[in-house]
Amino acid sequence: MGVTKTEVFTDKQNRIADLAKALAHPARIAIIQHLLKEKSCVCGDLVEVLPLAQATVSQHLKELKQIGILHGEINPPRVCYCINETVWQEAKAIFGEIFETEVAVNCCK
Amino acid sequence: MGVTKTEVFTDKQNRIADLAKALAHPARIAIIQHLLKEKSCVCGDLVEVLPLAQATVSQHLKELKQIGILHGEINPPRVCYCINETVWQEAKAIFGEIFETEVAVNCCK
DNA sequence: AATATCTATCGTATTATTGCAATAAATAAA
DNA sequence: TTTATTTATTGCAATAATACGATAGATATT
Repeated sequence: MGVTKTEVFTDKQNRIADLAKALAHPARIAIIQHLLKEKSCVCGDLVEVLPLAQATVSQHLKELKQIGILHGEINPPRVCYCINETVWQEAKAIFGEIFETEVAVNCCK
Repeated sequence: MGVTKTEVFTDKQNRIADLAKALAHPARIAIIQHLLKEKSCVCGDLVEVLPLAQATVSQHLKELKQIGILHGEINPPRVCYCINETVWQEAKAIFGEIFETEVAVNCCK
């Protein structure tokens, strides 16, 4: 087994989980924080900022790109990675919805 | 090597990633949604709601408990699982901080 | 005491993730 | 054309995560 049973959950539950998974690594958090705050978005800059090998950074960027949080713009010989505003707003809304839910009163209270 | 290099990132970056990891599975999203909305919080109810084996549900509950999002209250012979308001608010704040950051204007715009 | 109920844990199989060296690919510069 | 620069990909090793049957543990019930 070792594989998530995605088919038994709703599309939304799977989407939330996928977005969360994209954020579930400190390197990817660092990448996002950098792209949110700094003007520089060139891949090489990120490799310098992060204490990881170039191949590893490239892989994390690929994952963030795959989920849609980032998009890459080729600017030879460099590649510029940026936050995809559309997906970012989607993630903001989806997490916002969960966290704004008032916690139900149940048997523990 | 298959192990995250946590020591090269800040405590906060690691904490965000850990919280995100806890949300990075549709079953755990379903558990949280259930506990947020329903009054029932007994482990057995969750096992009935989720299309997963009892052992698997118990394991997901353990992870959510470990990160602090849930706490379990033994009520023999049942166990009542509830959202830990403190950690929930921490997560809300931590994700809120990221998503409220205005996206920097960079070379892609 | 024996039985039933509920939950946690163990063991195991399978797949996913992380990390990096090496290398390829693509373009700019010489 | 040759070389340098930048990024992606491949291949590999090691660890983590997912899932579930089987079983153990704890408490109620009979």
